[in-house]
Amino acid sequence: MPQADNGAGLSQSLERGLAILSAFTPERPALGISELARMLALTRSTTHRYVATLATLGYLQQDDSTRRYRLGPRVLDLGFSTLGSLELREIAAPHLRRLTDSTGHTSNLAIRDDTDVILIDRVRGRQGRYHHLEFSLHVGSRLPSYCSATGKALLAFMPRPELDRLLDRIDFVQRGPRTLTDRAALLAELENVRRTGVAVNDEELDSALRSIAAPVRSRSGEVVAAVNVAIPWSPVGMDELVSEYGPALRATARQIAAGVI
Amino acid sequence: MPQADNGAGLSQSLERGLAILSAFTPERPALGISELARMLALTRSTTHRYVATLATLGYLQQDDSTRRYRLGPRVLDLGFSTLGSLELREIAAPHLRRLTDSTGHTSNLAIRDDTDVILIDRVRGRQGRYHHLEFSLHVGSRLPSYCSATGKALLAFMPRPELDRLLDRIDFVQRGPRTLTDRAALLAELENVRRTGVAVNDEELDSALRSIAAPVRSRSGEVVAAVNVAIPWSPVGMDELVSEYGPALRATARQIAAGVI
DNA sequence: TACGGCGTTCTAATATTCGGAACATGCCAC
DNA sequence: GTGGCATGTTCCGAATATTAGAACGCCGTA
Repeated sequence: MPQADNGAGLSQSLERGLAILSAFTPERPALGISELARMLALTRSTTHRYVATLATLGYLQQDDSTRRYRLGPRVLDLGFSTLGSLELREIAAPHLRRLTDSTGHTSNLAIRDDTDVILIDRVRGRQGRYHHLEFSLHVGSRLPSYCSATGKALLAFMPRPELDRLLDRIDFVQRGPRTLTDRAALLAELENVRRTGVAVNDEELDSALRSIAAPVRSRSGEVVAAVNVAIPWSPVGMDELVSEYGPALRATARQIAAGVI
Repeated sequence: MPQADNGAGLSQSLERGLAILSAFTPERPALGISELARMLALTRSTTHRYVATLATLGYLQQDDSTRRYRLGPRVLDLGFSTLGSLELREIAAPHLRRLTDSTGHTSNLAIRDDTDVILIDRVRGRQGRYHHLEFSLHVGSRLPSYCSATGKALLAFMPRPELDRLLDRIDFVQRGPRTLTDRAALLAELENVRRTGVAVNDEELDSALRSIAAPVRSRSGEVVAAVNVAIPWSPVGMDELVSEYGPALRATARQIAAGVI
């Protein structure tokens, strides 16, 4: 059966094997061969061969009783060698901690991956309030950039043509009471970010969730990351919070940038 | 060129592709095609095809200036969906936090992967002392089980034949001033663990590093994880520390076990 | 200018992978 | 019980996806 060409000379087996690994999520932590085969439109025998390979390498584990498979510990190694490879993270760590110590609030370091941001470091503040979403965030979490402070800080300084192509791919979904749900509103907001050097998230991702972020620049001036502090809800206006936390954030971002080789 | 059979019907391409991903470490975060090809004894063209596949899928990123490759953000997703899939981690989280709050010390939840333990959750205590190794540990870290408290807690209750096979694979390296450097000493120590229900690490992994751990059992009675607290060095004797922290650890382990479905 | 190394592309040959068929097992309804 | 259905697993011939060599363009250095 001649198969459609994948495009350029890509490895079908590798692609399929990784698709199998990606099929496991916290919501579906255990999957059987037939289940996987249906999901990926493969035959059971082919699926079994990939799964057997992944299992012998330690990337999957078979449950003795149900005969289904789940992710194995080897997969963790992959993820954490990624984190360890990010020198930015090491440079930023002490500055993040200082930011949290001085403000009392949770701070994060985030990078952009296409239309998302990914938290690559996180220092939890005193767990005063208990915001469900905030609490569930952890290193490795993905958030849409259009409705997060770090995301806006990362988008604001992109070259315009690249930004336009990226915005085309964004699906503006209302996630909080004040989410910016169209491109024009986001663009206007990004203009504010460029003017003030600080990005805010005022209940755009979830209600009662606010945050302020600043971009981190590399030696060459490119924005490579963003730092933020999450601010528990209070009746204080956003402008006031920006005056209160903005300087510390900009300072932290500057200090991190100074350490980047 | 007929190639040696890998064993059973395993997927060569998948195996090689994953070997490429594994070749990236925090020490060697960026690798070129030729470099990878030499490491894995492959031709450059074959290596390139795998790398191109991994790059288009987002698992690798190419550095524009050096043309070398580094791990991409997609790899993080894999690792963290593993963590998210561990329901044990979610169950244990609040109990770990309580343990750290009440003792003031860093606590960990660990599972075993063959001869290693892997930290799957970690709550940092007040950073009073600054122990270099302790500080560098994080979720995802691997430690040898023979010289860690969690490791001994996890080994102690293994069925004897399985334990014997595992011990054969252990290389007893002196890592701290009191490392148990032979099998007999470790076996004797595991007997203590079974008797007291608590495992200790008294400068066996590194100097000035002590820790106490307790095993966590599943519904069926099997030991599936271990909790520990790291204890900053003090002139107090280990026995005294066990009396001080042992009950809280056993209680925490019991509470976690009670939550396991 | 010649050289060696690099990442990359192309291609013919074939080893590796594919998928249908068949087996053993466990589960459920009847 | 018993038949049916779904599962994980194994086998094997067919052929596709993969392989490795050669060649390209590029970049440094000698």
